[in-house]
Amino acid sequence: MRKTDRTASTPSSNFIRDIIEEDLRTDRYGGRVHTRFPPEPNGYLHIGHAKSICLNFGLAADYGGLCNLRFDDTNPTKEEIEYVESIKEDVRWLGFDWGDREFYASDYFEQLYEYAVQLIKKGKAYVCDLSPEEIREYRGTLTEPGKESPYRNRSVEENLDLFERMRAGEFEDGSRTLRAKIDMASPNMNMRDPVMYRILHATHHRTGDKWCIYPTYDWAHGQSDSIEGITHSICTLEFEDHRPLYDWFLDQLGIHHPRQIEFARLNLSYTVLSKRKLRILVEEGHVNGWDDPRMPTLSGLRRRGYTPESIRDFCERIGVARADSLVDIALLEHCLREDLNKRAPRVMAVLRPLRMVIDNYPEGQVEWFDAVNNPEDPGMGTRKVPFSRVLYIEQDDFREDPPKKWFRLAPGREVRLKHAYLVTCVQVVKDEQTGEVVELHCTYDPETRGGAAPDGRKVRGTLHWVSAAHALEAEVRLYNRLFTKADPDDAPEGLDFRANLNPNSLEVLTECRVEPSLAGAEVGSHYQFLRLGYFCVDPDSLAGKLVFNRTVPLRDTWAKIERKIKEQRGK
RNA sequence: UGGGGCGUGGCCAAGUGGUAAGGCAGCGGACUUUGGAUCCGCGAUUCGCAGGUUCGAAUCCUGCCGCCCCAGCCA
Repeated sequence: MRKTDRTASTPSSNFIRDIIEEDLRTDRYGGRVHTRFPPEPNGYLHIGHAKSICLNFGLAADYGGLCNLRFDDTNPTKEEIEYVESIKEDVRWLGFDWGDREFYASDYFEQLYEYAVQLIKKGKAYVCDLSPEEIREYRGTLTEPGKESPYRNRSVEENLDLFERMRAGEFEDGSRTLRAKIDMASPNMNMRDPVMYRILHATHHRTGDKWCIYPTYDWAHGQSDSIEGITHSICTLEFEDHRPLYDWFLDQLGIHHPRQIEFARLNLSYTVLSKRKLRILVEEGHVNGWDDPRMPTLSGLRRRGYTPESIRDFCERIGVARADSLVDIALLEHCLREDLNKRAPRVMAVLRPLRMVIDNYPEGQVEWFDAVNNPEDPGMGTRKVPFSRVLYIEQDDFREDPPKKWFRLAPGREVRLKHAYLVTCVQVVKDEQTGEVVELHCTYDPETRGGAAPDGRKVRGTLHWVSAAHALEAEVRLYNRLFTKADPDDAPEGLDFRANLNPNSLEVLTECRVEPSLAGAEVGSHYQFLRLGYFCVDPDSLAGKLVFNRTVPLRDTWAKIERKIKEQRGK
């Protein structure tokens, strides 16, 4: 192995591993490492969640510990069973296993209620009758301390009675809350008597109508971690200010106390990663659903053709730190190509067909050439590809007026047809009206069977092709970046990220031709279309009509050269 | 004007007082029946800035600057 290789078995160091190793050294948690991935079932998982999933499950695996899957379902007004199903599917697809440890914060509602009663009895929590607006006013501002609620000093008995009646459903939504009694003058807003329970007469997707009071995140999260015996509770940076509260609840209760650690969430260039914005894209129809291949959701990436391996590799490579960052999406694409290069069978497909007739090739003759499935892996074998007199090549592979350094086809030029023969262009047929090139006539050299010239003559260009009579028709969907700016939120005054939507993010090609070996290709299977990129079979495929998604194009050195040539000419 | 964080090449990111890893991107070149892949080579005299401590500082101290988060009965 080269020393520069990075693999999952040699994770780079990061501050979280340092903390865990320190805790292991000092025996803080009896040598245990137990993490959890705690999604709220109110949306689909995206690549940002993948970072957290890989971190939590990865750390547990590396230190011989466990990682739970816990749904943070404390808000029945926003959560749905549909989301828990998709989340489970996505985590499983990514390659992680939570065994029998599938938990829900709602599993702990009764215990949480009892803990709350304990705090009331300790004089550390009280029922408050302030309205939402009043609570806000009493909370103060960032620079001014808040005021204490007039209900703050109710007796333990009264609090107990009121809290019980809150649970019993005697009060209206929003009329009362249970609050922790901490410090209304704290410079940390989270410590200004945070709400622990709110009244919500809503049906919960798991507990039905059993409850009409629901715990807030702050009250539920730490105690859920504690109940599950979590050792390291990893979350994103914005919860850092909540840590004193997380610790306070656990200390007041005197129960198992996990350590909360925060890290910077992922930001990816040319994309948005917030549930709110992703929801807008879906609901306003800028994309076709949560699994649109242009979406950074795991279901979108999966449909696009991303592999779990490539996403895990990406998450390993971006590292874990506390600095806000914007990761270049080129790194994600690199991880994808690296993975697919090793595994995707090569196949020939012509996206924009240009008819080519081999004048000196016998009419009616068909030869079946052996084609290597993957030069990176001889073990993947070969397949037969039919060659005949009439073929299709890519329109982009012919130029009547070739620029410098062009070594594809042009009038009088010789190129190699991959796996077949060397051919020379002898005639160009154009549409009389439009002047558009509609057909090419070539001659082949029978001595070059297989693509090698016995006289050793150099042929730089190699084209992919397909036999017209044997090719299958297919639809190909080309995807480009959803946004035109690396930071989609960088929009003109008064506008938002929608102003940076790329109008050309999807291009559908319906006249494509693919080699016959693709007949019966399975939905989801990956291929490299030679010289074009990686593609996968979309679920929209029908029996006689395959639909492919372009997962990612191959690196295009020619495009780069041509760009440079144009730049030079522009000077 | 409160509190909590963060600042290492274009983008990530190691580094924890001993003289700046690695990856991506970029740029050269080799090789090539994918202008793919692969291979080789090239970048920080410098770690936000300014002082200070030290034989020695990205790492310690002081001050300053910049960016992010917090005023949901969301998570």
